[in-house]
Amino acid sequence: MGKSSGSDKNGLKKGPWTAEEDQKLVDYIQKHGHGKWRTLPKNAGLKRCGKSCRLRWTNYLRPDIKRGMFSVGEEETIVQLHKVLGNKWSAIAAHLPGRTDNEIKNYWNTHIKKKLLKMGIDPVTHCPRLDLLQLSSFLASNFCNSSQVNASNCLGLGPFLTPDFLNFATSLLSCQHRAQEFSPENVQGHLNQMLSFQQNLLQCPVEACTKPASESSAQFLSETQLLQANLEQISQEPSNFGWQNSLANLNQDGAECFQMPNGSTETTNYGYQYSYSDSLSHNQAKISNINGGNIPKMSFGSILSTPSSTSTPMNSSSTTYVNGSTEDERDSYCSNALFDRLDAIGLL
DNA sequence: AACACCTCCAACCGCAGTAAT
DNA sequence: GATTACTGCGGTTGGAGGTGT
Repeated sequence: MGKSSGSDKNGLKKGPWTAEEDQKLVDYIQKHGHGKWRTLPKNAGLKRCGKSCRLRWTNYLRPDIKRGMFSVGEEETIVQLHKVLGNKWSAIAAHLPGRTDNEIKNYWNTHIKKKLLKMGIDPVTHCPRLDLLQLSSFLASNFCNSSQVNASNCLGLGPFLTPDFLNFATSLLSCQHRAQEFSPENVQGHLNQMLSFQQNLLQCPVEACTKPASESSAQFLSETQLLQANLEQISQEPSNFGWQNSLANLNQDGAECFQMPNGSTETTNYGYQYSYSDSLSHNQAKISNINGGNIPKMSFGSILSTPSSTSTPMNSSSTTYVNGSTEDERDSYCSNALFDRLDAIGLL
């Protein structure tokens, strides 16, 4: 596993460590202690660079390392700390005895991030995913002149592009880039705008749209309602955006289930009140009234993309996409399809 | 069975901060 | 103060093993 084995230009070995190398390193450190990593490998009889030895020791051979699956408690702690600290893996690891920053980082990227996405939570901002609103904002910015309104209507989006909505979307986008300023006070303002926007949605003649547009309208509405649900939750729990929320406020209600390796089922929603699946099914019941019961089967997660996840409250470094393409491509497929449609009708 | 694709994670890389000279 | 060495950190890579066809 890991990087390719072999040697570098200095004759130092790279790649996976053998049991023999591990033993040499452990024996040496037990006798002489660690530190002076540059000279350590030579003294220990290892053909490795000091950096490689240090990493092997701190991430794998250290006696206080806790191996094995993360517990639900650890997982929730990671989520809560990440909400506050961002990708400060070493800082997060400091709160989890026996876990390394590398291990936590990997676990975040391979497990937790996916769960949050599934719940409709942006894993970078820890806010409800707003990328569809970004798309809408984009559409609005391209449909400002009257000659393009008809094209907008063809997509079933025209009725949504009201002044209220545009104002709301702009505000939310602004908040998304300033997550720490997402206070309960301004959330309430956005909520009011959302309610106004929803009234427009409910009054819009969905049946006048073409079939695909009608489907996207209903999907769009369900997502809007989910956003509203999450915003309500945020406004009711002001501590969600503060450090004081970190560990003390972990709660277990309204949980999303997942299977543990030992077969038992444990539950967590990382302290978020709404799971995506619950909200969607709830909202779909409402939407069926205006869409003739034809609820699109696509999931919320699948229609939204996440590359818009720009910065964390404390860390603006770029997002890591561990698996390169698969999950992200799936997530962005529907948005891409919409962009393709825009492109096809000459709006891009 | 064979192949292709996907997931996971150990290990690497480059940069930044700090200490020593 | 400048330079060098050391250490720590976050992002990224790529191969082993798993899964699907």
